[in-house]
Formats: sequence, structure tokens, C-alpha cells
Amino acid sequence: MSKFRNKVLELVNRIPYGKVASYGQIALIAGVARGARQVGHILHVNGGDYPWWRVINNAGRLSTTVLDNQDKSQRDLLLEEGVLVNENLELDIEEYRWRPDTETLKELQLDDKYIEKVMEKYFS
DNA sequence: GCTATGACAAGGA
DNA sequence: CTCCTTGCCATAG
Repeated sequence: MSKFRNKVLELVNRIPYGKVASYGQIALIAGVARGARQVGHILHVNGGDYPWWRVINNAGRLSTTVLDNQDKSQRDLLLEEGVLVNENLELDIEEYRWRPDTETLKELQLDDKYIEKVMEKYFS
């Protein structure tokens, strides 16, 4: 079990009901600034036990194309939480983006400098 | 260790 | 805005 995967899953678990985060955001907070694709892969494999549907791409689109064996589509799951997703699988990510508090970030053992970087990018 | 593969991101055309 | 290219890096084989 790699640390990265643990952090990613831990973070996904912390995304509040009705909020969303981008793959890049999760990767960044997990400590790998450009590991967005890995987040997708991790959720693809372990997603079953975590709220994977709260993770979307940074363009505000649901880029998931493989939900064949899912009873509900990602869009349905989000709609149930009050997140508005149109028929083109798009939503206003800035409206629903999860902004983790500094406590959460510190628990991930990231140095202050790195946390500043994260804040700068997603708290503007 | 090396190559191939992405549920991505960002910038250019 | 959409399409394409390049950069990325954890995993699988």
C-alpha cells in the first residue's frame, strides 16, 4: 500500500457531502503536484469503498466514461447530493469545490511551504 | 529496472 | 469553444 494511495483515498473520504474536488486538486494535496492521472487510476481500482463520484476533472466535467457496472451514474449520485449537473455532464466546479482547512492539510504531513502552494492555487 | 497505460491538466491551434 | 499535444508519475506486467 503506497503512501500516495492512502492519502488519496483518505482525502476522497473527507470530501463533504454535496462538495466536489478535481483530480488535480486531490493529487496536489496528497503531495504529488502532477499526479492527477494516478488519482483516477486509484479510484478506478479502489473506488468502490469511497465517494469517488465527488471527484471530477478541473474543467467541471464528469470525465468518467466507465460506469457500466454501476447502478447509478456519477451524475445521478451527485444530483442526489444537491450538486447540479447538466445533461452534458458539466457543473460549476467553483461553486461546489471542497476547500480543506489547514488542519486537514497538516495531518498529511506536508511542509508549510507546500501547503501555501496548495492554498494559493485553490483558495484565491 | 523498463515499457506501456491512463476516471487528468494546461497550453496552443 | 473544441481538438490535439505534451507533460506527468503511480501501477501493472
